[in-house]
Amino acid sequence: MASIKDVALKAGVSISTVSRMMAGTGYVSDETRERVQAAVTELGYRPNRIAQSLREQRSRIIGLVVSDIQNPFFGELCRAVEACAHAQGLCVFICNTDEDPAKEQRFLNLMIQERVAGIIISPSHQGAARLATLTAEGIPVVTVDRREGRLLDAVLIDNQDAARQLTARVLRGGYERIAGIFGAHSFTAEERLKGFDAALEEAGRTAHRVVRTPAFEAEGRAAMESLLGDPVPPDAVICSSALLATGAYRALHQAGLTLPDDFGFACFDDPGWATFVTPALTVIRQPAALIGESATELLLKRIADPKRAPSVLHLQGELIERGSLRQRPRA
Amino acid sequence: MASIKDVALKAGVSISTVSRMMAGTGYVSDETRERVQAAVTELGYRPNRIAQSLREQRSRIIGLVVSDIQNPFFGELCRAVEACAHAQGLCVFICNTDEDPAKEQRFLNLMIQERVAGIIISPSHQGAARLATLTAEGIPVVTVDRREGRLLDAVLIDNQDAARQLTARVLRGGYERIAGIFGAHSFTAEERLKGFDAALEEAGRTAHRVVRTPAFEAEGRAAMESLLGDPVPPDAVICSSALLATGAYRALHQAGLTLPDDFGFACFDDPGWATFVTPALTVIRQPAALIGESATELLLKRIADPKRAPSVLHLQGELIERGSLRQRPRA
DNA sequence: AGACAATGTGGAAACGTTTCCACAAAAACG
DNA sequence: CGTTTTTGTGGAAACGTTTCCACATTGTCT
Repeated sequence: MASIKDVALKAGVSISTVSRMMAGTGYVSDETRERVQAAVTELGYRPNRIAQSLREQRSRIIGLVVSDIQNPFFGELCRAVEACAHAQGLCVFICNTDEDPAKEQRFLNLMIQERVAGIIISPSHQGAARLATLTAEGIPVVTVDRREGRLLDAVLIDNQDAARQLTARVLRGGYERIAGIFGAHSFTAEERLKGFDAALEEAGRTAHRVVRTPAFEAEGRAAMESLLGDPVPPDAVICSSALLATGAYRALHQAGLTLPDDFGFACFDDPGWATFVTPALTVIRQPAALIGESATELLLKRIADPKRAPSVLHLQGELIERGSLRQRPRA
Repeated sequence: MASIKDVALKAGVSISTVSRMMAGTGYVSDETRERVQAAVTELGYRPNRIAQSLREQRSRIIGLVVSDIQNPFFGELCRAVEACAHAQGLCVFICNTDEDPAKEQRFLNLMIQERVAGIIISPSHQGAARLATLTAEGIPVVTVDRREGRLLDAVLIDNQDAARQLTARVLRGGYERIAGIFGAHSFTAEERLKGFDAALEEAGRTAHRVVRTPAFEAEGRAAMESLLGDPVPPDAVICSSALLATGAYRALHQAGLTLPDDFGFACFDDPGWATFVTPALTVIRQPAALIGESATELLLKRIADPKRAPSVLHLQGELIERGSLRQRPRA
C-alpha cells in the first residue's frame, strides 16, 4: 500500500507538496500538480485515513446508534443519514443496541476510543447520563426520536400532538372502550401517552385501561392478551411502537376478532407488515428520512461550530389512514 | 482526553510501562501495576484506537457490507456478526449498498482507507473484480450468501439443494403450472434456479415460465402481474428472494387469488410479514445467525493466518411449512 | 533600484501508540 | 563467588499524515 512518501519520491517532490496538492490547499504550480497526480494514479495512492485522523485528532466517522435496525423506521433513518454523511466525505458507523443499555454503553465507549466526529443516537432511558460523558469528551451528539434534557440537539416528531390526532381518529370511529399499550421507561412513549390522555379528556372520556410494558413483541402480545381477558374487554387499542403492535396484533388475530368492526387497531411507526394484513393498518408514520437528514445536518453544523446553542427540531408525524379503524360509529 | 503520557506522568513511570501494563504483555511489578491502574482510573484513560491502529498498521474494525439492511436475513446476520466480533474486541462497520454497485465500490474504497481488519460481504455481481483489489491490499474477505470464485472464503447455504426441496414440496401440492420469479445477475438466484429446474426435471416436468428480473419489490410485482396475464396463467410460483416475494404477493393479493387452493406460493428468505398474512407463507429460511457467526469466525481465522487455504462452508436451508401450499393435490 | 507581496517548495514537529533495544537489579545456578 | 537467567524499567524509533515555519524566487509597487 503506497504512502505519501512513495508518491513524493516518485514525483520528485517533498511530502509537504504532495499533501498540499491532495488537499488542494496552499500553492502548487501546475507543472508539479501534474507530476504528483501522475504518481498518485500510477501508485494507486489513497491517503491513510488513520494517519489523517491521528494528525487531525478526529476521525471522519460519525456514529449512528439505534435500538433496532430491523425496525423500518430506523432502517430508513440509517439510509438517510448515510446518504447525507457520504456527501460530506464522512462514513457512518451503525450500531444496533437491541434496547440493551449495556450494549449501548459499550458502543459509546468504542466511539470515544475511535474518536468519532459525532454521534446520532436514539438513547435508551438509562443512557441519558452517559451522553453527558460524550459531550464532556467534546464529541457532538444529536438525539433522534427521543430527547435528553435541553443541552443536546434533537430531532423528533411532536409525539404528543401525533398521539392526540390518532386518538381523536379512534374516537371518530365510535369505539367505546379504548385501551392503550405503551412502552415503559421511554421518553417517547411518555409523550405519546400524554397526547392519548389529552385527546380522551377533551372528549370527556377516559381510557379503558393503559398497559405500560417494555417495548418488545412478546410484551406487546402479553399486554393484549391481558386486555382481552378483562371482564369487559376493550373494543379498540392504540400501541405506542412497532414491536408492541406486532405482538398485540398477533394476540388479536389469534382471538379471532374482526377489524375494524369488532375491534379498532392503530399504532405508531409503520411496521413492514402493516399493508399485508387485511384490513391494512392505520398508523402514525414518522418521516424517517427527513429526520435522518435533519439530524445529520444538525450534527454537521455542531461539528463545524461546537459552541452553537442546542436546538430541537420538531417534525410532523403523518396519520396514514388504511382500514383498521371504522370510519364512523357502528349503526 | 487523557493520553498515555498523562498516565505515565501521574504514575511516575515511563510510557512503555503503561503500555505494557495496559496490554498485559512483558514484565510489570505488582506495585507499579497498582500505581498505573490508579492513574488510569483517576484520569479515565482509554487508549486512543486511532493511534493504536496507526502503529499496528491495522484497525480493529471489520466491515460488513450488505445489500439491504431491512431484509430480515441481513438484519439477523448483522446481529450475529456484531456479537461475535464484539467478543473479540472488534467493532463492526455496517454498510448498506441497496444493491447499488457504485455505492458498494465507494464503501470498499473507504474500508481500504480505514485499513479495516477484514470484510464480510455479500457482493453484487459487478463487485466481483473489486474484491480482488481488496485481497491485493492484504485485506481478508469472507463472502456470505454469494460466492466469488474459489479464492475467497465463503459461507452460504446449499441453494441448489434448498431450491430442489422447495420445488419438490410445491409438486407434492399437485400444482400443475409452476412458475418462477428469480433475481437476475446474482449467483444465488442462479443456483436456486438450477435446483428449481432440476427438481422439475426429476419429476418429468417443466416450468410454466421463469421470469428473471432485478431483485426489488416493484420488479417482483411486475413479474407476477406479467405471469398472471399469461393466456393460461400459472397456478403456483416460487420467488427467489424476499423483496421479489413481497412484490409478487401484492400482485397476487390484488388479483384476489386464494392461497393455497387457487394458487400456491413459496419463497426464499423469511420476510417479516410471512406470518402475518393468511395463510402464512411456506418458505426456505436461511440460518442467518449461524451464517453470521461462521463468517466471522472464518474471517478471524484468516486475519490470524492470511496464508490459510480458502474454504467454503455450506449450511443447510430450512424448509418452513406454514400454509401457502396445498398439502396434497386438489381432490 | 529598493521594498514588499505573492508564489512555490522543503524541513521538521506533532498526533498517541507499540515495540525493539539497552540496561540494571535481583534471583538462580554452578 | 562468578556467571547466567529472570524480572523490571526507560529511551527512542516508527506508523502516515498535516501544518507551521523558513527560505527562494518571482512579480509589482513606489
